[in-house]
Amino acid sequence: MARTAGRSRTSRADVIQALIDVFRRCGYDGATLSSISEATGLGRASLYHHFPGGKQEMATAVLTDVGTMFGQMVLGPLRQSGSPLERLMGMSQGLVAFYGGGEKACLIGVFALADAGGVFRELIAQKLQGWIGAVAAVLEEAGLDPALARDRAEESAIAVQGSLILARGLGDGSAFMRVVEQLPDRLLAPAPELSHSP
Amino acid sequence: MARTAGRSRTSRADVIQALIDVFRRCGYDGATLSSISEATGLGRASLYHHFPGGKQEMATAVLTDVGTMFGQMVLGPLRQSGSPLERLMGMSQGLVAFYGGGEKACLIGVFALADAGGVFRELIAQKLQGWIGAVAAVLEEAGLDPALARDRAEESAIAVQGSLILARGLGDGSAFMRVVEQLPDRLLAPAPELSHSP
DNA sequence: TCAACTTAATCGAACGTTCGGTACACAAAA
DNA sequence: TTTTGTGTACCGAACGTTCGATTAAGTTGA
Repeated sequence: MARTAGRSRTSRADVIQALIDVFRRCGYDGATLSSISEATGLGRASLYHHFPGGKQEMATAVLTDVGTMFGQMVLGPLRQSGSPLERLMGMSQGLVAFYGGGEKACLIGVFALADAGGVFRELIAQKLQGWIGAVAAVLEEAGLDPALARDRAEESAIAVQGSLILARGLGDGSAFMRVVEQLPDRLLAPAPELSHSP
Repeated sequence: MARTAGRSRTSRADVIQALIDVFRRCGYDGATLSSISEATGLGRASLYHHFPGGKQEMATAVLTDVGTMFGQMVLGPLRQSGSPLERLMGMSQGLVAFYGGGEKACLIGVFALADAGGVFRELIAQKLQGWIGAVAAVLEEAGLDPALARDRAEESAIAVQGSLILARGLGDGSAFMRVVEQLPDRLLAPAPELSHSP
């Protein structure tokens, strides 16, 4: 017995958390093995013991782990019981926690903008589609037209990604907080009338 | 006579345009001198002749040049005569042209998310504030409360940056086009009633 | 029980490559 | 000639990656 999670001093979860921080701050190209080694407290060889695929495998591991976390904190509330509004408000809470009130950059956004080789393109598209689809499902359930629900769901991703860039660029997360707080009402708002095509 | 843009085969404007493309695709860290040399058709020595400050000066030149272009194509219509709605629609047209319908990434966004050393932070914040301020001025002129105008103006930057990330991440610029098209009406919409605090 | 073997995990040193940047000679305008 | 631009060759530093060796914790079998 006492099958205690291997015999490592630093658990894999700790390592990945450090990796997340580094990739968030520096992006893929900006994250060097030196900085990764320093952040994880692991030597270069140890890193390659845990991730034989090297830097690319580290980034993949980070993306999937972050995806899991996102699924729990943000997508989780969408699948709970309650009214659509309540569930979307749960998502908003999750977003605030997940992005640290705007202080933490989004790895999906970082990798989407600087993925020169396109190695992570498919993974990124999949994560984005998953989020958008989950929101759209709730909006459809709330009675919105499927096409409108999809557009609105895309808006949630747009608003979050955009406000995170603003938070990073202006060094101020207040816009992110405001956007996330207004998000549920905005998503559930009645369809606007077509104003400029009478 | 024939004062034709210097005596070089490739004019400085052409060089900078190539630089813009490279930095847009690869980000700062991802853009290597080799790729820059290939994209511009200039050898290392020539690049350092034009930009003695090296890669960082190239990036700064790109940022200021793009800023100028943005001022002409996007901010320009905001300063023309006409109703606020007309001017904002002019901005939307400018945005579509400037970002190539969503195909071209935003250098401000790219640098904001992956500026590890923080070298361009101030420049980025300045560009963002300039844009937001210009939009806010039009919205105030349209009768919006200054605080609301500022928030709405931030929303325009958020929507554009976010939809550009989506365009890049999903390989589909339709969300960007939709967002930009709806932007003027959205910015000028009457202030919403506070719904959840009766 | 306890030596022998295996395995997971760690490390620093070094690998070959590529990085950003320089030195310099040469060619073409001015 | 002087100025201006370019190509070639090169630099030290840093890159991502691999190597050889070490440690410590099981596991095995006499």
